Amino acid sequence: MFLRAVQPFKLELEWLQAQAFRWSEPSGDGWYYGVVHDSLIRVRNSGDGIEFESDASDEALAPHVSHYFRLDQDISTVHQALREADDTGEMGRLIDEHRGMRILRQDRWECLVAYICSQRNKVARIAEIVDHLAKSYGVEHTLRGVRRSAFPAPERLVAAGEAELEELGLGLSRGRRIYAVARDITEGHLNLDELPRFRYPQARGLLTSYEGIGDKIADCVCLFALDKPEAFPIDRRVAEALKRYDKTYNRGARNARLMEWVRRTFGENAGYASQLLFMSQPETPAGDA
DNA sequence: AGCCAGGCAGTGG
DNA sequence: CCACTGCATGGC
Repeated sequence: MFLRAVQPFKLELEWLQAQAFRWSEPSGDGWYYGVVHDSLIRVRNSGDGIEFESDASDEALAPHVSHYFRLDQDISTVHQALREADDTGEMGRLIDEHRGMRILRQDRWECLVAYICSQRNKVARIAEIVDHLAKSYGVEHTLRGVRRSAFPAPERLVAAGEAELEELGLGLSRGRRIYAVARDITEGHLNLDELPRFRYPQARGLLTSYEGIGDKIADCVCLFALDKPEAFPIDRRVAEALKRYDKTYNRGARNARLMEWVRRTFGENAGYASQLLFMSQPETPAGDA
């Protein structure tokens, strides 16, 4: 099924995988496979939009696919605002380089778990862990011979039990930490579905009250899954990129002055800027020739 | 073999 | 507020 996108829009594995870890291109033919709204889909660029196919009803899934990729967002206003906000020209260069990128609207629960798993891991390793959880407890789907599992609901992980999750060997007590959040959800103490309606600081504060979720992970969840475009995740790579903007703020990536500068400079589009800065840095600082 | 990966929490100045 | 440290696991 074809879906039109407000231009510019272009799917690329580079920016997809930099946000949601499980997108892949199994055959190298331009078809990307991933799970959207608990259905397995494959999707590719087509004309001024995308073409997708799912293992469910394409008709019923279409609004969810459009929502996930933000096909109806007019990104040019964001581009313009960021160009004007930046007097170094750096932002403009990055926008030109990643013209078709959007901030995805991911599944809230999978996104939260994925970023709990992100800490001190490479992107490839994060994808392995999330996929391991999905294969172990999620519903398997098949589309054109490609098998992929949907991410398991909190109830399913709670049923598995804390000890079993820990035994998966996810590292850094992640099994225990994921279990704690899953249990809070199943017991009704945490409702991820209502967080998009919270203000950004409240949503962020709620997330960081859990062990293993700090400022950075909470910001990723706010940006990628809770519709908080002003969230500005700062990891090692973004901090490195920020040094080009102000060399006096290059120590302690989280000091109040830096955050104030980010808020003043990028405002509502801070998250988009953060993602561009993230992609401007190599995974490991270039050291080899 | 040591160092590092989309950090976090605890501790001490 | 800032600096420093241990932390699980796997890849190079």
